[in-house]
Amino acid sequence: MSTRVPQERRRRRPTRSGVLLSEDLIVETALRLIGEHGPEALSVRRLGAALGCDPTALYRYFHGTDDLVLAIADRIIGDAMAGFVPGADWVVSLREMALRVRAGYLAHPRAAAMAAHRVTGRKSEIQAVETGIGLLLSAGFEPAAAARLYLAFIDTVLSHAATDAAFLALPLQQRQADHRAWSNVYQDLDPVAYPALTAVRPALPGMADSSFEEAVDLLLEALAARAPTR
Amino acid sequence: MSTRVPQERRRRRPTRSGVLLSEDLIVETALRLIGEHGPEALSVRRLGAALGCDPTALYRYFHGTDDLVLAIADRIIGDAMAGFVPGADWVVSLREMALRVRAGYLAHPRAAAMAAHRVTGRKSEIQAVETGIGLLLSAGFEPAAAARLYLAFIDTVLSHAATDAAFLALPLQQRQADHRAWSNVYQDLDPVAYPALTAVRPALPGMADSSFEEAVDLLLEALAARAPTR
DNA sequence: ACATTGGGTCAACCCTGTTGACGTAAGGCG
DNA sequence: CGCCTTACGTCAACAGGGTTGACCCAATGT
Repeated sequence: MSTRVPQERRRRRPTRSGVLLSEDLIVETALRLIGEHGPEALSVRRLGAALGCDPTALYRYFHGTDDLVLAIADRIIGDAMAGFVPGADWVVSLREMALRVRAGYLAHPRAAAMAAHRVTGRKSEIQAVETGIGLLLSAGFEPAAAARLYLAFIDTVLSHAATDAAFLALPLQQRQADHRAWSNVYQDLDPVAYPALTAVRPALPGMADSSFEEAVDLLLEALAARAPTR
Repeated sequence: MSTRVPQERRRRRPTRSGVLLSEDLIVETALRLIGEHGPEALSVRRLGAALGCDPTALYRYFHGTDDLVLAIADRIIGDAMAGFVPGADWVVSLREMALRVRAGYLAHPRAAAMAAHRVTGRKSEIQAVETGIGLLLSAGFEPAAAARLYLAFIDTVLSHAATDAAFLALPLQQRQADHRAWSNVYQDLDPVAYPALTAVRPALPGMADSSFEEAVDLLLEALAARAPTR
């Protein structure tokens, strides 16, 4: 059966329960499933049940689970970047890209946690890469450097966003436990054995907060310092 | 059956094939399995087969897969930071910390991918934080800044390492698909619609490689630029 | 030597992704 | 209008996964 997935579908007919399937509907239902019942709620069988169709009908739309995950990831990217237009200042524009991507991930933390590390090779991702590399080219970087630095930038943004999303995807209990670790464990340390931690102790409770913006700003500072033109 | 896991075991007896089980032996065998036959080789059943025991015997030692993974992760952290002593140059030392953490993760990608986003609050982690913040204090940063910047640094390192590990943890097929995405999809784009991508096209196949070191170097450049003292 | 019980084994359950065969109805075409 | 093709929804089946409860033997403390 080789699971060919044609792009135009003319012959679709309602499922047993009357639903008209479509790639968009499947992706949206998957996002809803994950958002409501956690990442482990996403399985071909459960998705089929939620859609009111036979699980294997999904193979007419996606080559397999992996293909579906990539579609979900691309959807998140697309939603996050919708309506974004780069401005005159490339540093400001890259910063907004970073914040948008992170916001998109945080909007679907559980889906992001499973899709964040993939290369979708789909429409929304291609558009985002085009935009980002274009910004670095406009900053005067050589093509090879622009590609390399964009990769470092976007990987950092995506990795950080994935970490934040993964944290949000944790059960409330474990999240609180992480906060408590910084508040309790790190407050009761032997000053002799841990002089540095003792010196910065008042700042430690904030360690549970995200460092996303600080990291992005540091990275953009370094990029600006390396840029041929301002 | 509640899978109680006692700490002292006095009554163990050899398995059917003559092996004496132990927590250490199980963790080591799991790491060996992953190293030899790829990340997807780790399953309770396969691990049992590799140990020459019934798969369910492992439940006498770990509450479940998750518990086993945490035990593995603990071992990885300890191994990665073993013997590390910070040197005189704080930039060089932070860089080595970053590389060590990443190397530890990459050595056991699947375990790292499953446990990367958790806060252990244990001895090794505390020691690492102490070392890192101490390095930033020695660079002349104020305590509050040192804590904040260390967090940005280590979060970036851990996130990136987790991303790289997650990629290695993918089944071979999906990894190759990611490579192909950069080699194929991004090579056949409309030059009018995607001018930036067209301009950097020769550099695109390298996009599948890790940007870890580039990102760390950029971050360290920014930190050095902000440091009160050289 | 005996009673206790830790721990290795086995069978079973329900989950998962994926496949190949099957049939029905939708759409193109005469 | 009605036939023919075939897209696509359905079904049954397979291999593999984690996990559980019952079983029972032997290692240990007395």
